[in-house]
Amino acid sequence: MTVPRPAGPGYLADPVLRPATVADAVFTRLRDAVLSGDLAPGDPLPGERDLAESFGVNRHAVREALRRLEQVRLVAVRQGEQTRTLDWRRTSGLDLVLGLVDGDVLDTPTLTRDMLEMRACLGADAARLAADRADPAARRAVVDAVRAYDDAVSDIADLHDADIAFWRAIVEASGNVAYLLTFNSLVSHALAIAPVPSDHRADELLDIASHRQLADHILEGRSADAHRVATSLLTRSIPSLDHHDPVTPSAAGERA
Amino acid sequence: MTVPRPAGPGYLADPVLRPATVADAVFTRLRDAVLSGDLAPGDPLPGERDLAESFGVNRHAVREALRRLEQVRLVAVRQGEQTRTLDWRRTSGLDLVLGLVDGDVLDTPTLTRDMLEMRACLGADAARLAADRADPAARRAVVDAVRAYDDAVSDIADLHDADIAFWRAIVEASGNVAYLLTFNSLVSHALAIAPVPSDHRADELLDIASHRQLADHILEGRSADAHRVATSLLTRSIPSLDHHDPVTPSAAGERA
DNA sequence: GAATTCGCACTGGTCCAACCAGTTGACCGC
DNA sequence: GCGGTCAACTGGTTGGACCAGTGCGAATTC
Repeated sequence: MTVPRPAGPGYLADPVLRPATVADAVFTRLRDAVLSGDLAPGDPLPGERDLAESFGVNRHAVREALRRLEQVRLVAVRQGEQTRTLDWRRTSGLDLVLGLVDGDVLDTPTLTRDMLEMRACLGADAARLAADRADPAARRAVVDAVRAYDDAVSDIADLHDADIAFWRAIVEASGNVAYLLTFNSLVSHALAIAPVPSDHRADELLDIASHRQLADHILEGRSADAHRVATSLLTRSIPSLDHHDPVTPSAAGERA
Repeated sequence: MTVPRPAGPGYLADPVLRPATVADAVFTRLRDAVLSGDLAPGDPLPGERDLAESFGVNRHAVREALRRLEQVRLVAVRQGEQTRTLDWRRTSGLDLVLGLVDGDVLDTPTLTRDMLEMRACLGADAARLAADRADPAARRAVVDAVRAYDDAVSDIADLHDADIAFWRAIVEASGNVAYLLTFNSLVSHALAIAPVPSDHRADELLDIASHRQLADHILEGRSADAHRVATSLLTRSIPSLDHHDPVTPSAAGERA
């Protein structure tokens, strides 16, 4: 009995997709078990030896998977004790969603909307900070990026890349490392959903005038204007979701 | 020759700190080598066998460390090829900073300021969203949390915990999973710096009136007011840093 | 001589089989 | 009943063997 090999983790940017390994398969299976609730927070996992046997793989493969689960804070491992499941809503970080297809195991049809909202919030603040305190070289990098934007209008894919480069320049100029790292996670996840840019997204990408305006505001230090234009650009793509209530019918009331 | 065992990863919330393992030590060493620039982006790492020998540990321990490095996107591993160093500024996520003491290897004395800025940005937006669209139960949870706040004023540690619980309720109410996950990372990192709350932080924590106001705005759906009060609360703790320029003398200009 | 092909020498991936080191709880003696 | 002891878990570590891709150089072919 061998564990089926799912598609490898898609979060590696440059290289060709790495073929899935045995440890990847175990990781995916266990991660989904935690995220789907099959393993409730606090529940102990089977021992490494048991998992290895039931998956039909070597114990080391299981251990490597558990290491990764521990790294994203889905489980807690301590020698002598049983490995326990953690509550990802209270412990995990944003990187958890990488390698997840939207609407897959995580019961969040809103996940894409959530990340777009976050992008808008951080992007606007980064633009403000960049206008406020970026050093001259960083400001020039933003202007250069918006210039490169022009050469990409012909192809939608190029435009997408240029857009990412543009915002990266802004986030870099903001001097906020936390924003930069979170931006990376957002971009990595975006790769999974990039092939389906909506009309709203096209509206944003094709508004070259606003992009140039924004770069100019940053260059000249007009932080309030930069914030305003950035917000205007970044909020267009956010789907409304029609006030779609959470999936859980009435579970929310039980946490009084 | 045995690798020295550093303090274990401090990002596990509840349990007692796990004693550092051999793989932890290797992970820390390699991570620091990447973050400090000893291993430049694109550089190949020594082979697993070489690393195992030079660290005086078994190859399996090295592999577990490499798995974790791959998980935080500091290296790229592919069978047959050499393991290569990635550019963390372009690939890593926010979880990278967990387990890092501020000013340690990451040349970012601004890291704490950055995370406080992010907290302010996300917290304010979460408050706005919560006032806009939270379901009744979630609004009540916010009010309950601010009530529990009263009982904690006597002890500064309790107050700190109550504050976290209060903001968690708001982030939960916002219905944005991305905010929730990022909040977790911020809180986890805060654990490392919690023992040194500044005067500004105390100003924020002791302003019970504003907290109660904020909860009321959310309860009544006044999103603009909620955003304003939240911003006011969350921006007090942000150190100014006296426009401290980046450490790199003039390297920023070279990326034109 | 240049292009192709083959094959060895790497790289990481997987497995087996032990044994070490903490934790727990049942058992036995006081 | 209380306390110590030991056995039976748990994960942690090791060694060694072999599988499976990659790349580069040498041998072959045109």
